[in-house]
Amino acid sequence: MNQQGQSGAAIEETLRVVGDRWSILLVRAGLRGIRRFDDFCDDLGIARPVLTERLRRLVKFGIFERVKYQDKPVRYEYRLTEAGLALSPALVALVRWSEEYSQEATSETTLVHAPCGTELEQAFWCRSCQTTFGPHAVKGVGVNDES
Amino acid sequence: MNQQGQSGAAIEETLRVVGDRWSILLVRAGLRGIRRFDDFCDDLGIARPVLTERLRRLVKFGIFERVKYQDKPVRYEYRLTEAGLALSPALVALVRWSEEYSQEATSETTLVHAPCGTELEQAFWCRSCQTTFGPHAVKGVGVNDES
DNA sequence: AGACTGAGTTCGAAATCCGAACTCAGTAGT
DNA sequence: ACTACTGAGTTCGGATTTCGAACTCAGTCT
Repeated sequence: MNQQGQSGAAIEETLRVVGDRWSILLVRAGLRGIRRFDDFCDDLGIARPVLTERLRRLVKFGIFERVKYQDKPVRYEYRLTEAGLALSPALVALVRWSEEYSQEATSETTLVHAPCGTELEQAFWCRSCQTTFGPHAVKGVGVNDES
Repeated sequence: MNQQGQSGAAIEETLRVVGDRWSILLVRAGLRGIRRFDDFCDDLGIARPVLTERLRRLVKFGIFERVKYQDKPVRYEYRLTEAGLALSPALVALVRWSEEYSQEATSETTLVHAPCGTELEQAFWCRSCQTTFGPHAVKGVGVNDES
């Protein structure tokens, strides 16, 4: 259907899992400590059938796990796996972007370095050069073939 | 419809713009240098009416701009704005995640520090502490209220 | 017995998505 | 002057997703 050179296939599949209006919000809710079906429902205002389907898919792809947390009325909750947690850089990047560019942004600094409270910046890190750098020095997404 | 404490509103609106199967892919294509309607179409395999609608929306939210690039048959192309470019950290984070956790990942290192070719890492940077740190030291998304 | 809780299902209506074919202005070839 | 082609869209009907509201089902509480 399409063909792209480099980092093509992987991100496409990822976006098929996570690239919809709810999945990222679910991960965010998970990071905020939400675990129960009804709580996701209330917090996000997502329709129940959609939530069912979405959670099932996220479990299938290893982002959440469905854990039994009580027996007598058997009840399950959803917890982020390590893979799910690993989505937080992407999430943070989105939150940062929202704060900076989204209209009707609250324009409050909401993401900070916990120990000192300073507004955080996001950067790439090169272990061998021991430097941080911005998106323009990244090769592989094709960021830099400007005319 | 729903209420969340801190950085709630902004990211929600952002995901309403960018959180669908195509928008992020369009930004990625934009970063790879693609600008013309038909090229987006061919590259992503997106249906034309959807592409029309999506580009219109991304223009409206300031991620792409529609630029006339020739007169006689008047033709327009779509270029990423600065705000659009600023999405690349999120995109890179997603690509990185794909590489690490997605099944059927190509498992090739596709994102590197351009000058030296080393695989990049992503980190947060605190200007006042002059240190890099990981997602666990971020406060504000609520990353750390584990039990 | 009756009400409540939590995790879902079932339903029909509404919105989106899709591919394929069409439009429209201008250009290029014969 | 006729035909074919290009690029950026529109129009079409049908398939898929999404929605809110109401229902289920097991077990508990009063």
